Amino acid sequence: MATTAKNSKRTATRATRRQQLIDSTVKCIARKGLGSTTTGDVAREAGLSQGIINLHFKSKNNLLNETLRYLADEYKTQFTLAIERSGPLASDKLRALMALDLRPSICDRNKIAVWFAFWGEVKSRPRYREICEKYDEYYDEVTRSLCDEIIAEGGYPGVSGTAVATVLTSLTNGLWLACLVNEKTFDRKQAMNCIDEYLNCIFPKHFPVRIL
Amino acid sequence: MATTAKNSKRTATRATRRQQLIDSTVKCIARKGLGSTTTGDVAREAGLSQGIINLHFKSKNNLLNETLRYLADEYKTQFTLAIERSGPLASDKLRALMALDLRPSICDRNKIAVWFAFWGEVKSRPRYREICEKYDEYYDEVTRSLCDEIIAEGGYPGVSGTAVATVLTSLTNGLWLACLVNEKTFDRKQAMNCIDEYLNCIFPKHFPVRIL
DNA sequence: CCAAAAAATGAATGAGTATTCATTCATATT
DNA sequence: AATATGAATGAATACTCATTCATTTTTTGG
Repeated sequence: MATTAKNSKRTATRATRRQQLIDSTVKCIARKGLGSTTTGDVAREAGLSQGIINLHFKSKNNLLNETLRYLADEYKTQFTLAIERSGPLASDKLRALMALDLRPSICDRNKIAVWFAFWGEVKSRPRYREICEKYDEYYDEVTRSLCDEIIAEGGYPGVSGTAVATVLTSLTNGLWLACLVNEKTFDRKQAMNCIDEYLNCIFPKHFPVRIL
Repeated sequence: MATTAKNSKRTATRATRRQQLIDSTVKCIARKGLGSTTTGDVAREAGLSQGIINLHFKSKNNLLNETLRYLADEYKTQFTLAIERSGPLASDKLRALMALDLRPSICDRNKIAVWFAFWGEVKSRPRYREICEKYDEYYDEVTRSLCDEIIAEGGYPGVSGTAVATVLTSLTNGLWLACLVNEKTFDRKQAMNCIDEYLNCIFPKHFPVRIL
């Protein structure tokens, strides 16, 4: 009864417990930062005991790796879904991907803080890079081929799909940073405007000015 | 005699010693990450003893704050210099600022790693934000007014200087992240191409296609 | 050259933290 | 009801690290 509503059990399946601990880790990193998150914090956040992290993850390091992997997987699910649910045109899909990154559930200051916490350690912990590598390559490939498709439809001489894809990815990451840092003066709506202005500028035929 | 150059003395002025320790801190963060940098590491890097950090900075926290402040100051110096040395036109100045961010001495993986290390902790340590706030406001203001000036020179109906400035700032930060993360496949030259493509797209009259 | 001040040292301290493991306890099985 | 299983506990352990401070080294000013 003392535990969560859904299960009255005090023992959960291994998968459930692991997920619960990963969720707690994300919360702790968002609140306290990666550097100040201790295994004790995570266990307390989950309402469990000291040793639970090592029981389920062997080490704190491993917990952090698995947490990053989970975040990457979670994002990929949304990414795939966004494309599936979008219109059939390449421009529909590209716009859907951009809107995805600025959706409240993803462009959320807590979640962004966690991503940047990992990125902030990526040089000294190459494992973090390895975990995200395959995902990033996939996103780049999808974005690039959508841009190439739009360019192939004509009207954009001299525009490189690769360069546009790089700009879109980097711009999105930079706008996330702006949302993270400039909490009071910048938000995801302004960020979406920036993206739309860029799309209109680079692919005017596919992204005409939006009347407000 | 006491304050000159390399000095034969084994004790340095307070300012010299502080700077030496800040330099060591930057190196350690670049190599080991913010989370794994200890006061002992910094002292060893500087070739000095254990207690030296507390002697000169009172606390590790204070050392980190001062290190961030130094980085921010150092960047501002370059920023001001880049504008001074550029051509007289607003477009010259804007291009100079963009080139500044992708200059080898600034778009250096070690230095970028340090910036992202601090940004990765910014939500849980608001002091980091406070230290950079005034600088960032100044850069935004300068960039925005340069864009406004270019727009005022005519030919860009419906373009917002504020939005372009935000895109440029965010794009630069995102490109830094790309340089940090994708060490093998991305570099500052590709980043500069992205910036130039964007400038050409948004302000074609001021930034015509560059023949290579 | 000497005494006082300042700078630097580095061993000692103690707070904090990841990890271990003997034990408890809920549940499933017989 | 008795037994087995393995999830969970939490006190104990081993270790790291920021900070302190008594002592040594160096500089300064008379």
